Amino acid sequence: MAEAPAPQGGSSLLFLTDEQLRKGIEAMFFAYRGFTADPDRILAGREMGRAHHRAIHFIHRSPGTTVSNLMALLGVTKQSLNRVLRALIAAGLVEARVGRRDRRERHLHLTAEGAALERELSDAQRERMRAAYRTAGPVAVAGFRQVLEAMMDEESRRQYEALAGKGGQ
Amino acid sequence: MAEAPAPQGGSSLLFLTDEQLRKGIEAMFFAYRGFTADPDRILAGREMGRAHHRAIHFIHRSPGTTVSNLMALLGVTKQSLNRVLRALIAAGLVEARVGRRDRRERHLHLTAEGAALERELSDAQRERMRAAYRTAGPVAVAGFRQVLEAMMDEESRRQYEALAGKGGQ
DNA sequence: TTGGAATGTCAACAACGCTGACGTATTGTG
DNA sequence: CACAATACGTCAGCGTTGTTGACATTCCAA
Repeated sequence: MAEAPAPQGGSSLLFLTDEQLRKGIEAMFFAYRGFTADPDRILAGREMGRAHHRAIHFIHRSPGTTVSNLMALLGVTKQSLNRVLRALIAAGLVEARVGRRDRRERHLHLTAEGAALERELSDAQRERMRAAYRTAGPVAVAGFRQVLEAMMDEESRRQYEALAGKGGQ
Repeated sequence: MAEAPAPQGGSSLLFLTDEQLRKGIEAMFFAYRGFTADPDRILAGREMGRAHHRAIHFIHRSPGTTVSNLMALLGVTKQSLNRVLRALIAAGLVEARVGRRDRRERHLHLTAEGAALERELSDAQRERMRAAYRTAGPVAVAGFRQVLEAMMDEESRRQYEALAGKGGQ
């Protein structure tokens, strides 16, 4: 299983061996740990966690988004999200404005203080990402994104692309 | 911020813009969700979760590993790991053998049943990874791994490389 | 007016991290 | 041998983040 010589030359499929796949799996595990380490550290002192970071990120990304939208994006229940939003609102980081056309909806916005925290968090995360990108180079980065996109569920890919469309590209 | 024209030509650093970095961050978020979705689904019925999967994975990967080793690899406390190991041992999936040279150590092994579950879990995860790899192609896969490795903490990278060395290449 | 959609809230629970403290073998060292 | 250190297990308590289920409110729309 490890001493197989080499298959047919040409368009080698060696990158699809179980061994290569396993390495990819382990790389995802270890890399994701690094990916979340910096924001986790920052939020630890504020009695908040990863869920708050995610909510802040996507509210920043789509100001005025509704609770339902955010729920779908984060893939959690309204009860779970509500707990997080309540904390963010209580802390003065997020504001929920009643919808004008549909007054049942709550449109979510970051306050100045919330935007400041968002910047602190994303600066840290972007800095790590930037270092990784710079080390790996533009060709590697293109491949990185291709594989990640192919790994997503249909639904996630739709959401990802909808977001990507908004911010440029 | 979005309407910046283009910097100097040549070795363009456009892949290091905040916009590109943000896309990478969001891609990691959505992809990791897909990455863990299949094992999560399988384990949901067995009153187990992601932590059990990780323990099973690394015990399979390094049979005979000790509790301390596993603790360092997973980056959790012994209390947290102990809870998971107790469940796995009670379920007959893992066996803890007293060390021969050092009888304080417990060497962890999968039972036949544990190995069967490991196969079920990793088959599902590998299948998704294989599909993503096939879609993206070998060049993209190389870049994918390069960026992930650059994203890891020092300590994680050491562990990742130690593991990679064991299984070939 | 009535049904349904959007939201909020209470209660209960589970998974999985953490700290702190203590106990028990076992091993290595002075 | 005495003692310190190591490896492991366990109890107790706590925090974050996810889940269901049930129920209330508000409001749009047919």
